[in-house]
Amino acid sequence: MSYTKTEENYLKAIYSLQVKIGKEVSTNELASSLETKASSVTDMVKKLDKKELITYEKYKGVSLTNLGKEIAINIIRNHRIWEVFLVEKLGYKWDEVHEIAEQLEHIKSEELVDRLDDFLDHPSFDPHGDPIPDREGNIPVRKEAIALNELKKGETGIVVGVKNTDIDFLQFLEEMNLTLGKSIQVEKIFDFDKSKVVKTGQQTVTISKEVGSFLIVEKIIQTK
Amino acid sequence: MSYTKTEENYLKAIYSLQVKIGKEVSTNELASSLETKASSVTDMVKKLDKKELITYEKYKGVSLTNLGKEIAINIIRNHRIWEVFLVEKLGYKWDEVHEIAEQLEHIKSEELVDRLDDFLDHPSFDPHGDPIPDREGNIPVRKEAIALNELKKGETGIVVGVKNTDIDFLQFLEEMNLTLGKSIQVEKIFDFDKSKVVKTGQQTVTISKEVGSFLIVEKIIQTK
DNA sequence: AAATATTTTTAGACTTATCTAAAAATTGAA
DNA sequence: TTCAATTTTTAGATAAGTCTAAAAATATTT
Repeated sequence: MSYTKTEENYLKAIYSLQVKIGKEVSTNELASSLETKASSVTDMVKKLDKKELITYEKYKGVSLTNLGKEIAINIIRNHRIWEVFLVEKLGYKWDEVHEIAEQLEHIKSEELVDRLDDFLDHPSFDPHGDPIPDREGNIPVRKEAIALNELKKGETGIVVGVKNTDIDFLQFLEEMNLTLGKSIQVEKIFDFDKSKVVKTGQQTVTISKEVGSFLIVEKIIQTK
Repeated sequence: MSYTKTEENYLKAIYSLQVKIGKEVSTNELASSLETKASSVTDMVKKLDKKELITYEKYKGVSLTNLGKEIAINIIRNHRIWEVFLVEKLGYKWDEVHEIAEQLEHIKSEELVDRLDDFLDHPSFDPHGDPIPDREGNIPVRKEAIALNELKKGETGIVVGVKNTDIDFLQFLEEMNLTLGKSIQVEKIFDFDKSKVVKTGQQTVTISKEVGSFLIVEKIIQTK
């Protein structure tokens, strides 16, 4: 099933307001968020309710169904991945990309955004620092910075610093593509020497326990 | 001024048919090309005529005004540049990209496509081999293959082959980014030894007369 | 050149998303 | 708890783009 741009924008707005205020979203709140009139909102929420994307009761506001939430999060995912592309690949400033991403987020193709996500090495946060949901709708949360060594198998962290500034070490990291902001996933830990196989983007590299102790990462937790 | 997706698709269809059949485009031809009904076409062409994007006379078909042609060519430019992106950067096959490019071509932002064009090193042809108009609407035409040396200052060629297959030479080309399909612009020719300063994408390199004689290019001519 | 076939246009209707203005329901204050 | 203020809904209209069915114009055939 596919939805109109307008429907998607309503779902996105309802999602954001719902997260912000934590209860049913009123007609007026939606109207002002979408810069439209309350009467237009009433019409549209009836339609979305009929499609089971939201639950709507007269005079009681709306909230998203599971399906509606899934769609809203997917649009937000599209938006933020496009923003990363615009900034990282096309050289836009982070404050110039919102408008264009508002358009690109509605392009109909799951595969396109997945490929773009690959191309961008699976970023966890957009250029504004907002979390990028994964394909399943899990939303990453930044945690306190820890050494890479503290990550367990399967966990993901984002490089936020180093504990060793030797030029050789920094050049090594550059070489391995383990630079600031990069997302690293631990694929395997060897028991005998605690060295690790980690993945950044397409690359898979093995790093020693020593390197792992010098790399500071923010552990990413995916939450529903 | 900005146009709706539908208006843009009409202009694009009229342009293609006009190029193909060389005279006024009839209502039925347009209807079948756009997979819609003749009555819908009549309505829309009246509207486009009123906006001075086409000239329309009852029962006589339509043709594009200069403005309409400009817009049509611009949409085609967008489409083909996005196709290059999808194939070269996201790894799509050339026969998988049309649908998505049909959506992306309508994104409203001149700057976006210009930046994308930079990012892709100003391709002259899309993955199907169709020419990509430049920002002014000039359309490149492939000419017979010649040696790079035969290009004059300011002219552009696309690398289609080499006359020397020494591994050293090929590695040199790889290094200089002068690989198959790359577009090369001659910036300067030194009289005394006929060496050339050429540009590929962001890079500017100097190559000797000898290298220039081994590189086979198709000269690109921009035509209105 | 008249009759027939084809193409094109018109008329009227439908859908989506919007609006204004008025009516109805809810909320909050005295 | 009743009356006023606010919010929400309804009713009816508008614009873009589409459709069907019928009328009008053009093209083709004999």
